[in-house]
Amino acid sequence: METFATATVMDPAVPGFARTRRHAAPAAGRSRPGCALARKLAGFGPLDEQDRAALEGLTGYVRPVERHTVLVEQDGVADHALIVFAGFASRDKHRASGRRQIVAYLIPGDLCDRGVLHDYPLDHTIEALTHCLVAKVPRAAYLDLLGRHPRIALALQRARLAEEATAHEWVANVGMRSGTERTAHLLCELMERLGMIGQVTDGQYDLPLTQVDLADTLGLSSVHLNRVLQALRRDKLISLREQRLRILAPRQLRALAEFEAGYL
Amino acid sequence: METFATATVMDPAVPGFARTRRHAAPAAGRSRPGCALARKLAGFGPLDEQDRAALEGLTGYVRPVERHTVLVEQDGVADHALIVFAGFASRDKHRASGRRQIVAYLIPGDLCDRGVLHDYPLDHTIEALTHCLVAKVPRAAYLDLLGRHPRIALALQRARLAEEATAHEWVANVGMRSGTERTAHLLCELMERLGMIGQVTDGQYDLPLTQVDLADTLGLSSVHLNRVLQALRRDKLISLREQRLRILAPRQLRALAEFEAGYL
DNA sequence: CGGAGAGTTGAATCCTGTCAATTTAAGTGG
DNA sequence: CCACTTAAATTGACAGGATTCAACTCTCCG
Repeated sequence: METFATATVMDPAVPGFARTRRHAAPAAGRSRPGCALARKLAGFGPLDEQDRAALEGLTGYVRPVERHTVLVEQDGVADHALIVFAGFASRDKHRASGRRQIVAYLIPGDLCDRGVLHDYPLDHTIEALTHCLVAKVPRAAYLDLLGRHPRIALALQRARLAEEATAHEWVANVGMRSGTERTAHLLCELMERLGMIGQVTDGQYDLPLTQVDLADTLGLSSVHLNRVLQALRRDKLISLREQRLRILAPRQLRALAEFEAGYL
Repeated sequence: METFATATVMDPAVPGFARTRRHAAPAAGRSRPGCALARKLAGFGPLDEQDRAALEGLTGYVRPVERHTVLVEQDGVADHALIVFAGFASRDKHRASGRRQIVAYLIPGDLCDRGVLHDYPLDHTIEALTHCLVAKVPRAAYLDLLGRHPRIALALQRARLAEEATAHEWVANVGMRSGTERTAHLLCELMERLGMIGQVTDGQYDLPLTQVDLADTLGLSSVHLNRVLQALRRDKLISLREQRLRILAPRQLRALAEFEAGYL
């Protein structure tokens, strides 16, 4: 959980990346743009300098997108791989009633290459939950990358396993935990995942999601989620203001959620 | 949805495969043991005769297991691939309180090759929900199969995509559907999946699960699930007795669940 | 100053869980 | 063949978590 003190993702110097929300979140604990993917993959398997250089080369495809942008349409077959470099995106399912369920988060370093590897249409939408920096890598370039860098390909395979495990964990989370436990579990998971890309410092991290987003993730109403968060604050387990989450009692929070990081 | 009228899986002639539950379920609509996997894979990509023969060869590894048998231990790294030939198995997560959540079903033709392909420990248990016929294929033999039969490997890849999509669908199911809708959705999904392996006839299929199993799948209490089933019966959407489910009003059931088969 | 979005609060409702008891059907052993 | 046991399904009553509807605050922004 080392911290990098270089130029941050949210740095106003990065063109086209003005803050969406009102509050000025502190810039602590973030790493430079191209870093998240490399850091994450390094956690799944060793990378050499050439691998890292290749990943760095992907930054050429990066572009900023606004919040609520639909990155991949449902039923569409994308001809490019989508890599998130900064911000939060999500895989959503929608009902006729308008109700929404977020079934996965894409945080920096996460990607979707379904359309490229297999040409299967997606059964959900991928949407930017915050202002994001995303790379759309053309099929040819992406396949070339995998072909030339087997270590990267291997690490990506393992990352995919972690994604599957996460999906299963989410089923269990909404299926057998109470609202409070569920919320605690998600916060623990995010700490773990963000930690892997160096975006956690002192048990704190930026959580740029609205309560509606969180509620749609956890299968709760936003009203109820709000009360759950208040309870967690009241019990001194977390503090959350201005998009910044601080885990005050990691041990107890994990115990409450029965969180086991093994699946990540 | 063609039907095969050959020797059935439940056939008493198959050694070690006595019925677990009390009721003698009708034998209609089932196919012969080795067939499910081939049928399923054929749905994901073309197979030739040699491929089918190779799959048929796996039946040598098949053995019967009793209900409640733990097929793969949590945290264990299996040195074999697990293929279900008959019966229902499940991936379960357990809490300290004893509460259980089923995060996936393994029906005939489904398999788990995690331990073989990557040697990652499992974050859940695989358990036989009914008496089953399963094959434990040694790593070497399994890898050899994949190596010699690229069509099979490809079809398995696509089957894996469907599994991922199913996991996401389950998150959405427990997250944003009511108990009744959830249950309807699961029944629709099972009809679809069992249909792909020829185990649905006239909108009927065997559902050898207890209400506790179903409840643990859907994140409901068994008491409530029981009432949900009664409501579905009362509304003439389904009939369910003696392990046999009949979908009386497919259209309405699908509408109720907002079921879209696309993800499978 | 007004509007929009996010967060917060209150009250009433109801879906769902828990506890407990009962019924039903199967399997067992005398 | 019949008590006895056990697992599964069913029912009733009650409590409680979660949703819904609404109003209200707060901040940022045009």
